[in-house]
Amino acid sequence: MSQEKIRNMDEFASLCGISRPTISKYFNDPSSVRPSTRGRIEAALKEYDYRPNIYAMNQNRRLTKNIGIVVPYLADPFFAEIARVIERRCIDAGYTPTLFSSHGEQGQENAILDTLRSLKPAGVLLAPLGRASDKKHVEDFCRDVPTILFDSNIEGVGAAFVGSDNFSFVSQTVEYLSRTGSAPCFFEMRDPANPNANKRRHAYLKMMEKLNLEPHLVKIDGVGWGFEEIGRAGALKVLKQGLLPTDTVLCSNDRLAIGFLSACHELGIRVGRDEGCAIRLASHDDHPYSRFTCPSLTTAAHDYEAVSDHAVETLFRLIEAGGRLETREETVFAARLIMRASA
Amino acid sequence: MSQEKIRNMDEFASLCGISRPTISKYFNDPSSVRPSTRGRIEAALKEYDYRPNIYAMNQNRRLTKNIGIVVPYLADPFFAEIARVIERRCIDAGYTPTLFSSHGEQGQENAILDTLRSLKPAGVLLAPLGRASDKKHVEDFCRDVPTILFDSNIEGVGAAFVGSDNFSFVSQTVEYLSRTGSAPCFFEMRDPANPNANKRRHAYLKMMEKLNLEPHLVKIDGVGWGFEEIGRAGALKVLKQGLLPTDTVLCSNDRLAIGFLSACHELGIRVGRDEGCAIRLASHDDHPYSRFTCPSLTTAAHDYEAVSDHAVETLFRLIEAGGRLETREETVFAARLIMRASA
DNA sequence: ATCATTTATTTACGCGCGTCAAAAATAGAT
DNA sequence: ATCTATTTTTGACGCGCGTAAATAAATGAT
Repeated sequence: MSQEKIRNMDEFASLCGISRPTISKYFNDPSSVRPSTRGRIEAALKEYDYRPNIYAMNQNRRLTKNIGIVVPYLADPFFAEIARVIERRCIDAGYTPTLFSSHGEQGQENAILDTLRSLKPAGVLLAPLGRASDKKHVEDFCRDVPTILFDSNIEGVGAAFVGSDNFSFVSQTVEYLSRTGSAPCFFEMRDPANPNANKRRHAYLKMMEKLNLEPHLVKIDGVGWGFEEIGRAGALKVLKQGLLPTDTVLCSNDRLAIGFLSACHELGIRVGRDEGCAIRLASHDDHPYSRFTCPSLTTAAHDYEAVSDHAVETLFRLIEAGGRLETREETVFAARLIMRASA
Repeated sequence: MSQEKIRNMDEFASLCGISRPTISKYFNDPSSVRPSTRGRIEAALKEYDYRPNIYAMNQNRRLTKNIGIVVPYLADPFFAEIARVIERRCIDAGYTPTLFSSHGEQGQENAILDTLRSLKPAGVLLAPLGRASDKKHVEDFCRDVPTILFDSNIEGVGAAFVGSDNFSFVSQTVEYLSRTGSAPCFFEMRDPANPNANKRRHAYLKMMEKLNLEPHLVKIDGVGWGFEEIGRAGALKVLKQGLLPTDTVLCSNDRLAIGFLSACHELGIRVGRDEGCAIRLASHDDHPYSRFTCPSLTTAAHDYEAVSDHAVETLFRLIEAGGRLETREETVFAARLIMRASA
């Protein structure tokens, strides 16, 4: 590796004896130049270690190779995990992903979208806050920037939505629980921030009706994204006051269930399907920690891979199609029931 | 808000009746123009919603307003949390932070540093992988880009290091555990990726010597960043084979402890300081989930705020000083013992 | 060897903004 | 009203690269 520092593409071009426009073409798409030329460029690249100035590149390109990834709450390992997979796919496809977290705040989400707009990204993968989103702001953004929504849907917004089939989640857990013991009540936040929560409640009610069982909704108070603490406080209250209508509980999501388990332990209530357990508990998401809770959580798992892959593939299609899709696509993937110790 | 779309700074300048160089100056530092001028610009800004092209801006500025934040493993909520706080501080100071995760892989860390280099950031806050880092690569990077290391240190690399005082962590837990019951053994990975782990082991050995107690290291196998699973598998093995030398266990970090708790529950071993508990367990970090484990974890907490604040402040000082500090600073903050149910 | 086709070169302009120097305008004090 | 210090304007150049059109060279099949 030669030590000379190359200032710009002109210099690099003369150093490898190729004209600048050809070099420019190469960086835009290495396969667009003749193999022999490409070889010479790549040899010189190893020799001299030159990288084009991304600011100058992006200023003049109508579309950059940037992809924005926005998640509502990165402190939730579920989102961290899905972001990781998506990131990988984007890099492999030659894009430059940038990760943003709204941290559960509308102001942050709006600010991120504004920032993204000026980054002129080729496309954006957005998991919106949901109920807390500034719908108009998101809508305006999606009109200007090719965007795929994932995780939680906003009707009619964005070029497509990729997520999980909430009915598939809930139907499997409800069916399993009621088949193997008493039917579950549904434990959830009174005012859920995430639209999936509402769909899951509806799915629960529908399933219970279908199975000819009496539904019980246990709604707990709390706002924000600290679901574990909300679940814990809610469970403590419900358990102390003996308000739990059944000995089988289905939580809307794993993070609430983690809080529920914490409350049970605090009160000396044993959870699980074994003899001597007072409560069976199940939930949804297959949160990365759900297999380490005590007891480990019976839950319905997202098809992480499928959601990530399909979201990314749809975005690439969208980009190649010039930012518009024929019709707005909605794709949801089924859940996989994971039986562990809690129910 | 007028609907006309402004193409560039020239257009915006004429629209608010101020010359372009003054507008440019304003965007560089709003306080550098006369208050009356600033008022007129900001009024026009609300009227017309113009944002300068960041690519054109950054191309010509020798130093951008970008700040890179690199963490080793974002799926660990500890890092997600600290990243969130740091991000906030940077935004408030008028910078544009970008978050990267190495995902536990050297290749990723190197790639991130390369990307960051071409982003010409004003500064970088880097929590390196540790033992898995390509030391030379990190060193080269730090020579060229103003960088503060945090969380885990690499001797002599970067302009400063900000982290936690591992001795403070371990001395408090060891002292507490041995005062309130039998002395702890130290449960850790055989080959820890993080340098803090080594410091904690040394601190444990030193404290035990000081207290005139016999130290016991329990080293478990496993590689990578899936600490919970490593802790669980290791604990299962140790517990099944009856190799635990004491009834009090001090884990190197909370994530191992989460795995340990999971193993105990699986084996029907009760953990806690109550009557009827076979094992007391404590650890370090005050992981966001440690208060929700069953039982809740007694642990030593990082001073998140102090570490984040001081890291960011040091970076700002470094930036203002033109990228060089007189001497390399190392600052570590003490831990706070948090007594919960597990010990 | 010839010709059609693909690929590379030459030349030149433009992108949006940073920045500089000299000139003009403004503000605040006397 | 006058002067000085500060701020703004004018005019102009450069940054590093995308991109376009015309030309030249290389390729590959006949």
